[in-house]
Amino acid sequence: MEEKYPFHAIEPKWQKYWDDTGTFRCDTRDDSKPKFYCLTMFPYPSGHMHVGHGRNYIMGDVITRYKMMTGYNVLSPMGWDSFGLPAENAAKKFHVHPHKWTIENIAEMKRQVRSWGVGYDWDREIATCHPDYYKWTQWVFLQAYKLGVAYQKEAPVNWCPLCTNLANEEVTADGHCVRCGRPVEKKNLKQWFFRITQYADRLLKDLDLLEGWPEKVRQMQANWIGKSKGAQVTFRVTETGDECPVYTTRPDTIFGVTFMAIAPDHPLLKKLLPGTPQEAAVKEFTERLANIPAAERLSDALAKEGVFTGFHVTNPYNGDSDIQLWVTNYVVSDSGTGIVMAVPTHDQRDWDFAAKYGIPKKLVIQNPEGTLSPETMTAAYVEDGVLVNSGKFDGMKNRDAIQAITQAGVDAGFAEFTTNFRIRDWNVARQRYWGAPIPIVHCPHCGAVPVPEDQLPVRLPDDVDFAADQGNPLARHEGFINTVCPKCGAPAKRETDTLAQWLCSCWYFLRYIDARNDKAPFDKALVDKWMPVDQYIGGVEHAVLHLLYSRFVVKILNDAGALDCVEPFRALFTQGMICKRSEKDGKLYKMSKSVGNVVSPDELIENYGADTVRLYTLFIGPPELDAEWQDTAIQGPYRFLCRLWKKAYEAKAVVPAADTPVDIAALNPAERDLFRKLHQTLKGVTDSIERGFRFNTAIAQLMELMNVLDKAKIGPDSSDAAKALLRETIVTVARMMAPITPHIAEELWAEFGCTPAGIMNAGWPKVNEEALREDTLQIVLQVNGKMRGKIALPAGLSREETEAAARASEEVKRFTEGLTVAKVIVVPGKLVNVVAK
RNA sequence: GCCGGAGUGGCGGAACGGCAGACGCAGCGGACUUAAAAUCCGCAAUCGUAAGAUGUGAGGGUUCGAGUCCCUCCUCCGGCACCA
Repeated sequence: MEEKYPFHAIEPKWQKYWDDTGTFRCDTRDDSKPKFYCLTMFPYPSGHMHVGHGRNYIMGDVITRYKMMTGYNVLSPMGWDSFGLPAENAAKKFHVHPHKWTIENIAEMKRQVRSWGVGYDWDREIATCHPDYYKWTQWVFLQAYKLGVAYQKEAPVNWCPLCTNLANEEVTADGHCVRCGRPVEKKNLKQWFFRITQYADRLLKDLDLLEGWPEKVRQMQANWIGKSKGAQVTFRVTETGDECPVYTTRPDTIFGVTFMAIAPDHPLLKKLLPGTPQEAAVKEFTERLANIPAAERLSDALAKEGVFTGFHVTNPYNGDSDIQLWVTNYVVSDSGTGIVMAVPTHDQRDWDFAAKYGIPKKLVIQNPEGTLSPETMTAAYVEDGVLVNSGKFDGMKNRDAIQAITQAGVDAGFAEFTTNFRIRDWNVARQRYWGAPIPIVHCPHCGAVPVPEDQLPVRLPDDVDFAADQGNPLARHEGFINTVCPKCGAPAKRETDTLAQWLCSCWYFLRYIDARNDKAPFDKALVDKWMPVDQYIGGVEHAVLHLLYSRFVVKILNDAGALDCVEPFRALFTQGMICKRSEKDGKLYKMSKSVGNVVSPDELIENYGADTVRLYTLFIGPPELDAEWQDTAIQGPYRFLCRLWKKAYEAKAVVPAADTPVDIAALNPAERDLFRKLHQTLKGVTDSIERGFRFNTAIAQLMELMNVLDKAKIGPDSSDAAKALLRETIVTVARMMAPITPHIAEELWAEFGCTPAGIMNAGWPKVNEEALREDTLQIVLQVNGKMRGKIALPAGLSREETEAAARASEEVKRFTEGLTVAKVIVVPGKLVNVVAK
């Protein structure tokens, strides 16, 4: 054994050992151990990894190794989300084929992820851009098509000048592209959609099944789905009798409607307005609105504006035929019915609008004091109260009236109970080359015809022309486009849109289970056995993209009968991002190339070793929170490993060659403390990992143990019991650290001649209860709740004995002098609090 | 506005209602060294010479005892939103 910590020599050695012995190769058909599917979100192969990516894979590796040591058959696979825009942009910019660019990036990133010592079953490696994989992505599309979930429609889509059309989930709240940050416009296009709206209720309800998910992510998905319950009430245009349906969550205020607000692009306007005196004014207003960029239109600052249509509507509840119909800028057409009933007295937006344009106000909910009147009010009253001016509902509590008023409308035939969702159907098509072709043929006779499953994959041609800077290269590839209709055999054209990369990454966890199956996407029995994923690890930025889409696709496949599970991920851990201060402005930013604050693992691994990088990454802070990478702070973990190595080196010369039971009676007090601390640490480390993957505190405890080991000063002159203890300490520390710093752990395990070979086969150590026993306890003394000192007492004293000893102590005497003791609280073995006045 | 999370030393952060600041970084002192680095030993919340007092965003409350539980509020982060 070398004297200095030889990370350069040992790390490649053990990495090779894990490969050679198949440590991470998973036999999915082995039923002798319980299964554990540990999955980290697979990366997009953008080129190089930084230490922020590493946090994800390192945490997954610790969990994988810990679960292996605690007796599970662990599946830990890895792959590449390798379709997508950056490869296509690289092709245009550097004149390199996206396939070549992608494959080279994968090779580089694979090298990096292996250099961290992260263990995967590489036999299951997948890349979504390989025909062997995307063949089955196309199959997934066809299942959706068969169920009627995939459909085409002409619709306004979110259009990014660089990334083409986007799903709603890819547009930020302020109207920018999540990928490239450009402003998003609306464009009318015929597109392939997935009917996620049909699954909205199930996706919402099943969030309750996901107990192992962070509350935050469940909330985000619930927000995104955006279910609201209310009523749809049909008003009628007074002048023409046209239906004018509104959706409202507040039917209790319906007698207070004084105007109606309609979205500028609502179809009803096209019917009503032509030829009326108001036509020009409305048109001018609508055009002006259309020219405001989305980002600005959505900002809070935008003032409420509108223009009167000249028409009125009639309230079916009270026959009020004088309700003005206004086109406004604060109603959107794709939510509800695109028409909103406005009640100025009980909605602040309606209040503002009515005030601006002098529209009447009518009070329908009175406050408990009975003091409200439209003449004296200065803002909308949005609290609860009792109905007034509401016909037969007067006097009813407004909460109760919601149900009663809707029911009355239902009975009369002009209202219905409805549920509204915010979520919109998912646009899965992209006008790009580097994706899985949508397996559809457009036939002049038969329309859109799905490619039969036995003709998959629809291959992406290699010989495409990226030179022109316009449009999808596939759409210009005659050899690809021209085909025959699978149904009637007539000449036909292939669909030239490709599938969004999100769809490729929605089912990859199923493919890993049976990655080399060339007959089917996966074997159903195997997937039923291995799903759901037991632990999924990744970034929270996928909360409403990948994580929602994956849940959706699993439900589709469940409906198609392809698998039994209804939810893909039993437990989800969203790790925090690694940030670094920018040298330019001193602010913290997520690591990224554009900010220029990335830290490459390569140099660090060269200088300190992979184990140190792993240790620092895990020690940096609570794993679920963002953390700041500080270049100097890596010293601590490095010093710790050097110290551990040195201790082991010194120990090797004195300890017995094999494990020997520790004779506890023969230990001196410092050694006894070490023995206790060792097993306390084992208990604590296990607990830290089990309860929320708190690796930072697990490592802190190991560092404490090392400090106590120093104090015990066990050397050549120590007793045999102490030497046995020293051996047990080093070997147990190696086992506890095996998931965290696997290379040094393996090396120490081997150096100390431990069996079985390979520390991953060693099992997780067991706590020795006898070692934990304490003979003397430090009892905290409090007077009136304030800490005043401590006394050492033998363990096992009764409540009375403890109290007597405490009251006899100097500290208690001193601080109770001149006071009468009113009460004494005794927490046996811990604390005595004397209450005195 | 609604929902979720978080506020603790110079910094990252510990603390299942019971010793606030574990562990680490940076810092200070000492040993070793011609010297430096590395290493080892020690000191470190604030005020105070000390006894002690004050301290976990602010203010109340519950409790023998509150960073932790309850109420009100402030700030920051994340999600949703002129959503009817």
